[in-house]
Amino acid sequence: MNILEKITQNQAAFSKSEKKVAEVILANPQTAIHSSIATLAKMSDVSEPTVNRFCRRLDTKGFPDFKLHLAQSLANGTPYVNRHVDENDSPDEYTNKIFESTMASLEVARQSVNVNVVNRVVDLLTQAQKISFFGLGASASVAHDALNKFFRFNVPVVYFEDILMQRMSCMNCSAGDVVVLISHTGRTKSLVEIAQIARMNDATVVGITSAESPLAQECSYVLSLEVPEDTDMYMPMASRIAQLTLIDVLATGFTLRRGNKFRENLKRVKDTLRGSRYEKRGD
Amino acid sequence: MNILEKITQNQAAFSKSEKKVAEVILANPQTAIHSSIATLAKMSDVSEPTVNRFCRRLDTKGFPDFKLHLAQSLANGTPYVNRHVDENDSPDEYTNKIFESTMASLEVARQSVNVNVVNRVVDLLTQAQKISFFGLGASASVAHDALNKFFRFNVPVVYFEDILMQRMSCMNCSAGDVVVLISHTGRTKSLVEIAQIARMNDATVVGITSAESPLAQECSYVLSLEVPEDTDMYMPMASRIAQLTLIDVLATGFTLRRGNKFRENLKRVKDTLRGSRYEKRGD
DNA sequence: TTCAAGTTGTAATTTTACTACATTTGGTGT
DNA sequence: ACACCAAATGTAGTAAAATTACAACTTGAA
Repeated sequence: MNILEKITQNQAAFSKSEKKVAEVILANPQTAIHSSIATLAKMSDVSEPTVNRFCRRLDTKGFPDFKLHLAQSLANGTPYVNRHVDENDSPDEYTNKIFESTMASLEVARQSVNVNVVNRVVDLLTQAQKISFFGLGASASVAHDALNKFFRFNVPVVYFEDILMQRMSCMNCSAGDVVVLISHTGRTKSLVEIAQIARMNDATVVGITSAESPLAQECSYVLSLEVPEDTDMYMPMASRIAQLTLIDVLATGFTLRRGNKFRENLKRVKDTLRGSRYEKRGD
Repeated sequence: MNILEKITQNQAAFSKSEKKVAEVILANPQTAIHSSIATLAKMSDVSEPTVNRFCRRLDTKGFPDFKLHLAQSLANGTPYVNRHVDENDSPDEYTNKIFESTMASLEVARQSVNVNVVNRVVDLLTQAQKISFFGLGASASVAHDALNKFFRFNVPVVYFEDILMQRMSCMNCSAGDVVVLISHTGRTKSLVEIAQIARMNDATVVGITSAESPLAQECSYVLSLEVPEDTDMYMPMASRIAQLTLIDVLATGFTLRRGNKFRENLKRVKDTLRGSRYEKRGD
């Protein structure tokens, strides 16, 4: 944990002299890491052992160790924190906040991914007779994106926005078909029903959804992503991004499993797009 | 500059004993920052002054200062690097690589966003009579997502996948309409044509695309995102994510500009979804 | 071979951090 | 209000760590 934050938080628990030290350090941490314990003591107007005791209170071995921690905190430069957008934010502020909290969410999501399930699902997908991607609302565009990716793989892949089409498609499923259902909450009724229908028709159902949700319970495999969602905004933001990244992971796993020849095929698909594009100068 | 890299680069310029020190430090920098000069000297099988000289050669004031620099380098650890997926990667490896390179790309994208243009575009969007989002291929799902977001704002918003529908829709544009075109490369012919059609019909055209591309040249405003794309994979990955995040930024700017009452309205829109969902236990 | 420049080590010195103990402060109960 | 105790702080001495000065060794060119 960041030692600067730690100082700020524990500030109340410090003694009078320790508070002085904390103040001086927080006011100018850059100076602090380049000072000896004597200089810092003088700056804080306390004795050297007080500074030493201050360091130990923060669970460091002593002053040099404390400086090391401090140096690391400063280097980190507040990595990516989930800072919420505020009403009075300037465009510059909300732009940075959104990018940063998206990155922070991806970090959290990354840690929550169960790699074993990813591997198993990639297995399934490579062997599937037909792959379907369904999602509703904000997750529809994620399914749409998945279609785009897997379509390039030259495998039978299906995507519908329409609930009835989704249902009908699942009715026609058979063993060997994989249905991937995407929903952040996992509580959308119609999607849960679709999971049931697909399973009744022997399809394997993969859920990209919240763990232990009603949808998750109907799935054969669940890829759950723990994403802290900014509920102030009333719309999904980070969860979609995490879902998309997971789709990227699955797609990548798919191509890796299929091997070299398959990737050459991908390149061919991409080359066919060339006719629809303006050439880049110098190509 | 990162001192670890500096050690690696200068390695040739070091003397025999200094190389020993460099080796030991590079092999286990975590240990190094927690060792005294004596221990490190013993580990490297050299004398203490040699270690000290080594530190000075790297433009530090001495051993303690060197440790500080080292600690900072380790903390920095180049947070998220764009590491390419390798053929022999395990599921664990490629999952982490993809998440990390996505985060790295977002960081690059964040720095390349022109906030002034963002602000101007938010202006335009809030005043628009009608907003259209068009993209093709991988960018179609981004446009789809934008539809989803802006639809909640209760503004006239349009999205088509079909090229002909896109063209017809642009034919019917008039002053006050905003057309947002999404394309990573900015070289897709039909999208460039759509930009021209929209502009001919007095619409304002915003491009979320590569700077100085043919598409960018046809746009009234360009939101360019510099995203390092992994060309090995032959499919767009990070660029979509950056585009989506930018859409989030625009949507957020939109709601902020519209003020408090508007956000209450958003909440109402969200609440109407409740009927279609299973309640969360404890709600 | 010899000398000089560069490299490395030894030992002394200085700086820095830490410990043990003494003093002070502030609060509590009588 | 006073005595007493515990916590907090400082002083002075000690140990450890880093640095310096200098001596010894290596290496390569004349």
